[in-house]
Amino acid sequence: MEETMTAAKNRIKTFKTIQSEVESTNRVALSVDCVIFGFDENKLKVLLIRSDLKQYQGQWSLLGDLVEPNEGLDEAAYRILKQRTGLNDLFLEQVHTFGEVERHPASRVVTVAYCSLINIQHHKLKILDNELHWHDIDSVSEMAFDHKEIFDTSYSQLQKRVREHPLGFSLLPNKFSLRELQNLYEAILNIKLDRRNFRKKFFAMDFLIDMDEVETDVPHRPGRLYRFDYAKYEKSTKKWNGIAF
Amino acid sequence: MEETMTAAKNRIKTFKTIQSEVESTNRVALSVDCVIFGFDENKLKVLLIRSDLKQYQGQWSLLGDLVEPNEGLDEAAYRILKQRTGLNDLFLEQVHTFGEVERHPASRVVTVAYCSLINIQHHKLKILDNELHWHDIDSVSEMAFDHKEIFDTSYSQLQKRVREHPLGFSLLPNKFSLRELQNLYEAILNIKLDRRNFRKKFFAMDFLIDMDEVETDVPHRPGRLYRFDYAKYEKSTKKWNGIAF
DNA sequence: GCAAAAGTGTTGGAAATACACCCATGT
DNA sequence: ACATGGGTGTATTTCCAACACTTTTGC
Repeated sequence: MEETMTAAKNRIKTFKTIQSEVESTNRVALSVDCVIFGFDENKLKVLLIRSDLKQYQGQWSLLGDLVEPNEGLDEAAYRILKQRTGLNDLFLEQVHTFGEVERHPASRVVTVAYCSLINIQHHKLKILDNELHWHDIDSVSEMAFDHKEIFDTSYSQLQKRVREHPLGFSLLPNKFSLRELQNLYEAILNIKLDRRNFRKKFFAMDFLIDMDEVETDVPHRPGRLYRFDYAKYEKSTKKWNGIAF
Repeated sequence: MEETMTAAKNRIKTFKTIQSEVESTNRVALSVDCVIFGFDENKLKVLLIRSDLKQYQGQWSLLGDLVEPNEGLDEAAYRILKQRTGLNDLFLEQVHTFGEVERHPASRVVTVAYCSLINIQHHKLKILDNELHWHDIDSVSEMAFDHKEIFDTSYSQLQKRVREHPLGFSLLPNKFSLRELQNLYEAILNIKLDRRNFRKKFFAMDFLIDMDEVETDVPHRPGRLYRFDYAKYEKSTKKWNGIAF
């Protein structure tokens, strides 16, 4: 009993103790890497940049940067996106943190991956040289660092989340046809869907607002245009309580 | 064009550049916090310890520690769990990383949350003084640091994951009755389930192996005992391709 | 015999699937 | 006129939700 109390006492730490622990050797560099998905020409794309590290010269990498000392993680992710794409009104979500000791060749760098979806047409890139490029999802192979693993994890998570939340609409124009919507889902999930059942499902959800407009410049019968009713979606509170694996 | 190439050239960095960037000011302390869930007396529990920081004396906190310089994140999480509970044959998964600038009062500390499920009966704790304690899930309120937020996030994720993956079985004895299984799901999801439909669902999944044994020491008709067929589950490849939100 | 939980089936509604034809438009 | 995708309906099946009684065991 006495020993227990002594042990307990010894475990109590003051600021000073923590600070000295923290300021000793236990510090790592922290970065954020953004996996930015876009959609164009009926294909899902990811935005990559040429690696800025000599060792990986010529290879593609994610958009990343070190986190500033007085900057939160989300904040850092938004800053990096803004710096690279010029935009900040977008969906951004933490995916996973990668912290293998040897993942960065120059130093211990732990990185927090964030995932973002942007509409390529709305969000024209500020930098358009060959340093920054939209890649087809299925053409992504070798990448710098462990960025391929980060990309794979992010893509899997995107596929999972897009089935459960209305994320996809941020990749489309404000007004879109059901064909575009279906193409998007087919591209992200990499599956074929029955057109009639797809329509039925989305109409049944009742979150599509008919814009009473039709497509233009299509070489066939134009489809009606819709927008997603985010307000109505936010108010809806249906959650699934099933168990299935 | 010439400017573009110059810009590109300037962006290429050697190890040395990176190292100097990293070794300057851009370093943070990194910790891992473990949210350890257990199940006992038909209640879901979480393992907490008294805060070791003077400012939070008396408050409960998660099991955490700084990540060592030559230690991966997963590795650190397993080490901490082993140190605190004496065990290592358990399920452990990264949940989320919390990096608000002011989340730790003494210094900038970014923490990676991990979530774990253990069978309280199988995994007796090594330390049993009042520093370490199993709390009922619904009695968790104020906690040190931002640990309440970390706990909430982990608990939500647990609820989500337990519906999609057979995690719950690690909280039960190897042989369990369907009543125990249902109690577990009801405790984790905090809902009531229809007993007959619950049985139907699990028998239909066909992952339960009938042990041809029955409960003992129950003051009523004993139920049959089952174990989960992990091998069969691993081989099964049904995945849901629905879209619903 | 009584308390307590085990064990068991049916039915109706909702949602998912599979499937085929006519329509509107641009060329 | 024809090529292209737009737009629609139905039958079938599968899954889920609701619901009540009999059986077994310990006490």
